[in-house]
Amino acid sequence: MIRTNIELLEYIGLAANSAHFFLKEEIEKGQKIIEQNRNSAFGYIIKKGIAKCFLTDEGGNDFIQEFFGEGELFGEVEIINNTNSFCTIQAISEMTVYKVSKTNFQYLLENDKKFNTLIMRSFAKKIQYKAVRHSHNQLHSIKSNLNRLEQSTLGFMEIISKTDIASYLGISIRSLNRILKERSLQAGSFTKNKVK
Amino acid sequence: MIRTNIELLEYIGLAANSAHFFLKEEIEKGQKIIEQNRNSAFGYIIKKGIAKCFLTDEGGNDFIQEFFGEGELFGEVEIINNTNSFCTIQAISEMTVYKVSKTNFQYLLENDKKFNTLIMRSFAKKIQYKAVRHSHNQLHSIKSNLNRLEQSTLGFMEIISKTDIASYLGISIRSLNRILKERSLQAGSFTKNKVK
DNA sequence: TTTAGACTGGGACAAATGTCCTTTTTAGCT
DNA sequence: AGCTAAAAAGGACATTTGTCCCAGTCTAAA
Repeated sequence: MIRTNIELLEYIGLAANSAHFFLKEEIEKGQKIIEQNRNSAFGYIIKKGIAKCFLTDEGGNDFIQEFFGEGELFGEVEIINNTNSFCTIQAISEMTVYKVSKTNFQYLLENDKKFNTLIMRSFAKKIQYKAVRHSHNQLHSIKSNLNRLEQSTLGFMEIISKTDIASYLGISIRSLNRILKERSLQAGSFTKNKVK
Repeated sequence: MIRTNIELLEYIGLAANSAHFFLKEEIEKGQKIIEQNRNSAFGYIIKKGIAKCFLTDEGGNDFIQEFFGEGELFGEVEIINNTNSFCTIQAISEMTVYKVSKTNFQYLLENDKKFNTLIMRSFAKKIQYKAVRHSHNQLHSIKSNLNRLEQSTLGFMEIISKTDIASYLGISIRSLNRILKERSLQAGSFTKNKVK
């Protein structure tokens, strides 16, 4: 699912002094904005484009947590926990982001009630989302998880690469291909002019 | 892993007016404090005892998100999102909890800077924890996940029932038993006086 | 056009996990 | 101690998923 947070984006558009706190930055496709285990001095909010958020384990395998779209916030957990980043954020399209320094982020949290509320809500949504997703992933088959994913965002399969979809579902590409094949065959049995 | 939040518990112990906002309540083993899809009017902080936090899917299968111990907070996500509960919280031992009404929770968030900060931190920790756990669960074998779980909390296997451990790992009891057996046999091959 | 290298899909088999059901163990009762 | 019902463990088999590897396809340089 591609996560968004429109109310946060609107806040930045409207807030007084916004341009002072939130610096616009262009990101090119493939660029890593935050890297796992590194220190990051900024929080980011997406104005345009899509990024993937993933963790890499000891063996070098990636697991994608979420896809981030318009308005999504990242880097904030590290600012509040005062830790290195626990994930990598990488652009999968060209992007425009607003970046806000750690100091300013903390300042806004303390002094801007609206901002504080928006961050709270963003956290609460992330927690609920993660809980439901993990639960669903564990309790259902790959096929069911894939269906759910497709229905969550229109045109998902066209936007996101197969490799990334597999990493999001926590499965091998082979398994993903198998499901896709299986499904196309089933579709064929209901269709007259199945090709090949 | 049994999650705790000692600084939050300490805050309640020390805060002025604490007794006005946080009402102590005794919970018996097995009691459901919050139920999935129901409206809950309170946030809770654990003073003593352990609870499990789980989601139940359409098919009636449970997936345990976390085990909650001293200081853990729950019900807060629903207060902030203003939604029904997305999980069930059930005591797996006798418990003592502090409960705080939705209204008071919101009041404290807005007017008590210390409380606000503690909730922020609690959220940030939960998000990080969930990300790491989901990632590990997906990328590793049952055996590896079980080992990780045991090492996280001393005496885990004695405190938590097998059924709950299986639900936490998102596997069937059969699979859990299989791993346990396998491991005991391996241990045996290094031991002289293996019984039976 | 040809060809080396990279990328993609899929076959064959192995390993992990789930389902179903039987056996064993436990605990309570008489 | 002996009996029975309930709980826990485990055997056998089916299904799912992963691993390894090969064949087909595409791309770009010569």
